[in-house]
Amino acid sequence: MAELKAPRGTIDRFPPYSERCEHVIKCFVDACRAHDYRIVHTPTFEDTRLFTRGVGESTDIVMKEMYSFKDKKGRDLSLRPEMTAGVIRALIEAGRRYTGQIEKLAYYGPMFRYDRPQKGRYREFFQVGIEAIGDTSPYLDVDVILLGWDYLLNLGIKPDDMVVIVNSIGDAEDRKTYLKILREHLKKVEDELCDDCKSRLDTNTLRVFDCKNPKCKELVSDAPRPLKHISSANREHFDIVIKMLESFGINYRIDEDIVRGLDYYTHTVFEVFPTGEEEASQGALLGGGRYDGLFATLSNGELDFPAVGFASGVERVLEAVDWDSQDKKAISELDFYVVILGDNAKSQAYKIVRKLQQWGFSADIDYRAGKLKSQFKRSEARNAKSIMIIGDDEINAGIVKFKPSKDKEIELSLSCFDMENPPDEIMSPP
RNA sequence: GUGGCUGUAGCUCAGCUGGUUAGAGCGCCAGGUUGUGGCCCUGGAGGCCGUGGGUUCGACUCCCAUCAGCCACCCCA
Repeated sequence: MAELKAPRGTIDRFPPYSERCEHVIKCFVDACRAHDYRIVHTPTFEDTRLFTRGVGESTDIVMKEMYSFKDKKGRDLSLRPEMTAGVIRALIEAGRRYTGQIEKLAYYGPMFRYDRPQKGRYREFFQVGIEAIGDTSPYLDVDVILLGWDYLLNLGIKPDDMVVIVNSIGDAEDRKTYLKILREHLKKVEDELCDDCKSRLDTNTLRVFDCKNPKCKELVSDAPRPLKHISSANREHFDIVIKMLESFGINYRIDEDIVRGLDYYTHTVFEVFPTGEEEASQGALLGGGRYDGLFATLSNGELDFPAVGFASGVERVLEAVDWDSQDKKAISELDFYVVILGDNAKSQAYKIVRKLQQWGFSADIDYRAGKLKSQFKRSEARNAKSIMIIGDDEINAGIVKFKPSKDKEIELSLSCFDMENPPDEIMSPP
């Protein structure tokens, strides 16, 4: 066993896994293109204060999951645990001013959280996500949800196999009044709550709704819910979101208990689950919501733009995809495997490989040569679509032998050594 | 961060209550077949039994530590 190992919670990605990851990202990018969201890149590490202020001091992410370090000049930096705060910071820093246009941005890349690893949960993981900035319209919330939906559809996940769980937690004002009501309610039963919930009461009150402790569940079950205490304007916003989801035939369910653990969320919050797996701990395919106050928080109130977005964990989504049906799109295929017989065929064979590559095909050649049988076996291992055979006989005759893999009976002789363009036979094999 | 399960060949796993040279299937390589792949037969390579310490005449097996993976929490993607 090697003494040098990948650090805990990190993974090496080899084919075909690596290609499946790329495919998930590609399906995401395709959906972004359809909705006109364009790619943004921001640094993988940022000033630590960006996250303590943006994500929230009392969140688990900031309290115990950040990879924080000092650089050689003593600057406090952290590997990004999520990307929303970074994107907003970048926009503020770029001095963007919005004159009514909407900024629609998409991203993908590695994120870092010092969490205890499990399946679908890594310390370095890939996330894809979007941010739609500059409009309070509920239709933009819907656009964000639909983009996420389309991305999952692109991966071959059936509409009936997914469900959007939605809720609204209102704006900052709603939240302040609601939290007061909720705390008052919980104070009455404080002694009976579990230790976690007792500490949550003051720091992250909303999270009591997520407690799995049966006693807490019971006590919390008749607590007031945020959705019932938001302003009528905000309720109307939420109703439009619901109405639109309904009109598009999206599978959805309102769940008044979902609240999101990052401080910046406001109004609409949502998660998408595989149907029937809404309780699974790492089961959410994506999660997001509105964060209308984040600009103000990160710009000391100088700028104040509304925004909405989602993020999705690539390794988790990967688990929900039916790869038997997707692999032919995901895994890169080799068009030609060139088999050679005898050392003196190598240089001539390589000329054919070059031609194939320049004609736009993928082609590999087995320089180890050796027995035909071994070379054929290697071509199978690589799943090559066709085989070219080049030996002394072929060179003398000025031809190559061409065999499509799927029918071993077929063998054509092609004289393509001097051809400028690919012969018809390989463009449309028999 | 808390609690629990696991760690033997590239992969999936056997290895009984401690006892000689640690096994199987699949895969890989070679030969049967020195120019034609999926089958078959034969042979071969490959393990400090996760790592370090301890108990013992003797440890893959028991104890401790450590590392890693997984599960349930916590939380999130």
